[in-house]
Amino acid sequence: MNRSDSYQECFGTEPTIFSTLTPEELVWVETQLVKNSYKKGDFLYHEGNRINGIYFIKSGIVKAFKTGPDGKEQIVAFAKKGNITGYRSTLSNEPACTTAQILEEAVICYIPGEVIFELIRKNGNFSIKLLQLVCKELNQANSFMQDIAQKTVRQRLAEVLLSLEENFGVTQEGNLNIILTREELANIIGTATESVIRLLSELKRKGIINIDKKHVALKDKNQLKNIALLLD
Amino acid sequence: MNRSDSYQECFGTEPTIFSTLTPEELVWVETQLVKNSYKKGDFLYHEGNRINGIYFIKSGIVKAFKTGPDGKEQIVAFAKKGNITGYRSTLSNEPACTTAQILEEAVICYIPGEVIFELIRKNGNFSIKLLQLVCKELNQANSFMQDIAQKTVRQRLAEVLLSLEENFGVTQEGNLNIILTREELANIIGTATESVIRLLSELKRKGIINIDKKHVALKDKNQLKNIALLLD
DNA sequence: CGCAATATTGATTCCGTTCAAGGGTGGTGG
DNA sequence: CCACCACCCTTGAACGGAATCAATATTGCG
Repeated sequence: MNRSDSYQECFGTEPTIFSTLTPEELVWVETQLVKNSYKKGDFLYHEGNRINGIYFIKSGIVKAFKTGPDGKEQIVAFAKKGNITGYRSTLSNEPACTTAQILEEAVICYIPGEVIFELIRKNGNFSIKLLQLVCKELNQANSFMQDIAQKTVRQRLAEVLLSLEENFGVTQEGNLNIILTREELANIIGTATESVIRLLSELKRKGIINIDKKHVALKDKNQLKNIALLLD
Repeated sequence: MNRSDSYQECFGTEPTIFSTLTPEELVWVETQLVKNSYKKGDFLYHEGNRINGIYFIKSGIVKAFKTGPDGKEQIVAFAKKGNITGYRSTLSNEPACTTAQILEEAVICYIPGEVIFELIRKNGNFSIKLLQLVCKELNQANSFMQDIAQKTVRQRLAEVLLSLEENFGVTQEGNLNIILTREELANIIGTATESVIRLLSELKRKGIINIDKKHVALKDKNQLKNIALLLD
């Protein structure tokens, strides 16, 4: 794919950090980016590799995870339509600290690091939006540290299910709009796959959620909130 | 304390994010900041409160923690000489997501939010340094998420002890240059106070560390590294 | 000096992991 | 089209790490 092919509306109309760009900047950035399609399982980048640009998710879902010495993944973030990923390595000139892998067929625009740095230098509002974005992720990471440290697996599962619905919404049938294996769920929560399976079964048995294969629907969100807060 | 009192070299000569400022900016910022002294136990700000400026640590040590529903603290960061804290709330216009409390007598400069925003708009290098700083904290948070999720309390304790020495150095006697209660150590690691006590005793018995009251000295760092990596 | 905070040690319980074995599912290619 | 295989899911049993509870001991500050 060459750059002339990729000159087109990539950012859409919904608010993203690129909403802060001037029309001229926007046109310029669009000429500088490279669009690509990815299928489930593809890797965007690997932990430890240098990357020198950020990835804007036009559609699809990406998971970012760290791999432990024993090979166990810890999922630390998701990126969906309108999000960016890969900025940490780019901004800090350091190897990527996570691996990014496609969860759901995606179209992603790569924006070279020099373009990002130029925008930061030229456009204070862009810098601020970017800072706010990173701060938000930091907040989420801190909250999650606390959760893993202080809450039970049961509470964390309830919380993660609620946050997945909030983040990805539901299909017409009411199922979470993201498909995860039990193992991936465990790798978010920080537990064993078997524990997730047991707890999901329990929640289903109690009528709090519905499970059909990998499709999960939250039926009683109040109950889930109670569980997340240990009020049950 | 009025502002004319506080016009003076606050940032020192060692590299901080303010090293990116031009001489003029530096002079300006120095006129805008307010310096204050704090003693152990004082609070800089509380979780949930709005703060509208950042705190530059001239000397001393500050801990930032989140408080759980049951009152249990989770320490998420330390700030020492040359560091800043409080920037998340300021940048994002949101309530503080942590409480900051003085661990060791401190002198701290408050820099109003408008000043920071102005610097971001005017000085791209400052923006980049700030972004890099937040990214670094995000990396640390993610690593720690993985540690809590995948490692044993024993491994995490070893790791935290090593990182405390790396971060704060040692006294002439070889003790860690930061004083923490057993409970605070537990609140970093995400475990119970009793577990920390038992593990510290064990490490002492094995000659890997020394303990005298609250003073801890790392005697065999290689051994500690092995424990942190589960190679023992 | 005395009290409140911190530290220690032991006993017990339990949540969650690990190990093991078997069943289900979906995608691919013959 | 369907048979096969890799991957995923499920359930049970046993173990173990760490939490909790309880009862002192120690420390250090006012």
